[in-house]
Amino acid sequence: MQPLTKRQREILDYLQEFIQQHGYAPSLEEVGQRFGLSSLATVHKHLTNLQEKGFIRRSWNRSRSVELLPARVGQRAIEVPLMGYVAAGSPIEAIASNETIAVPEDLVGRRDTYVLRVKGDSMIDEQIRDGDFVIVEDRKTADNGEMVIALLGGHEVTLKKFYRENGRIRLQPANPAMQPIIADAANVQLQGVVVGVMRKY
Amino acid sequence: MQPLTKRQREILDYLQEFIQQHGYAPSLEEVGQRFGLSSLATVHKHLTNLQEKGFIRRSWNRSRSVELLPARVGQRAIEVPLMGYVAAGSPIEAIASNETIAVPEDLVGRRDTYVLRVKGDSMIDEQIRDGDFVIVEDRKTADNGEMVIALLGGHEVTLKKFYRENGRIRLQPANPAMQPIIADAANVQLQGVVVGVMRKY
DNA sequence: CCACGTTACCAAAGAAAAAGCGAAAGTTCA
DNA sequence: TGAACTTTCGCTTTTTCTTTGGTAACGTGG
Repeated sequence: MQPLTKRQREILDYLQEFIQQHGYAPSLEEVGQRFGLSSLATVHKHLTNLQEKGFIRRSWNRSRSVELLPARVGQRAIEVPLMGYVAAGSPIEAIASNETIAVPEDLVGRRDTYVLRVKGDSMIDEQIRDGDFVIVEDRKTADNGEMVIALLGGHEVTLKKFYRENGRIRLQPANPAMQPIIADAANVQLQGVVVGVMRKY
Repeated sequence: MQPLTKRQREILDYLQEFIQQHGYAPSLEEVGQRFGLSSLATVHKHLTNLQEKGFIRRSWNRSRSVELLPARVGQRAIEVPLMGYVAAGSPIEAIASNETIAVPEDLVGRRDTYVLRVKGDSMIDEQIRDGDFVIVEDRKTADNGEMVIALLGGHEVTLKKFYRENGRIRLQPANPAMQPIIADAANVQLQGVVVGVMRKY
């Protein structure tokens, strides 16, 4: 995408701010006002330039029809599916809906990634609390100490820390009130590894 | 989805509010009344426009048949500046660079928002650990119990929980090993309120 | 230093879209 | 059937966008 001039950048930033705040785009005059431009032609020219450079889109002759193109708003985020809830000791409650949630690009690995919402405080000592979103990378193996989503005996899904101990596997909750699970490798199937956390207040 | 004009946005907002409150949509006349429009034709036109732009749906000639379509409020992400580090007890180390980081849109409020990286474990009991990113909304006031970025005596910046106690202010760390700070309101200047957390493993 | 392309501006006219008005006709449903 | 609504028609006013025709400042390759 082509580089912007200083003025163009300022105007683009203003557009974004305005749209964010009002839910609709500013008119040419409002833009002009903001920057002390007395001629609409000037504003018009700027918008045309921004459009040519691929930062915005406009419908011809439509009022307030400026739209920001994705480069501005969300290029560096990735839409990943929100699959459901995990809690210690209970199966994933799959959310049927096709919900997705935006996740910053640098929280997402290369592979298939999805998001689960945490239920309960089983990982409280790892600073993951009830209601947090964990970003999970779909993997069948993990290293010791990684946080994993594991399927136990084909029916129970939990969020735990993973340790391999001479042939067996220990799934360790990060909550002193809860007991670790020790199981044969054959009974444990990894669903994925936690690569990030997001929380909203 | 096509952009809205000012009026269209106002009307859409009203529709949403009305439906939320009453459980059914307003009649054309009620909409007109709300906006001081004496002609139903005007209202009708607006609704038609909203429908064409894909924000609502109507059944032909049915009373109060307006439905809001999943106003995909852009589950996108927003690029916000990464300002620096906060730690309990030491000034913000401002990062001079113009780094930014992508944050899911629903973690960002309307106002100016930025991101700080947490240093130290002063908020460990609130499940915020060293290295986490906190999303901060630029605000000068806070409610009791909110997590804030506060400037103490003009030089020291910390991340603490905020409590107002008869004229004074208590800044409470969420770590039993650390002491709360009690100060005159005059000496405490709020920089912002934490609205979200992100962590990367 | 100059020609040239780019960016940034201004003023004003012309044109389309958006927003409104009133009245009348048509539907739906209890 | 009548009350409660929605559609439509013809027209006016307001708001916004587009265009035309210039001026001025700046940087770059010649």
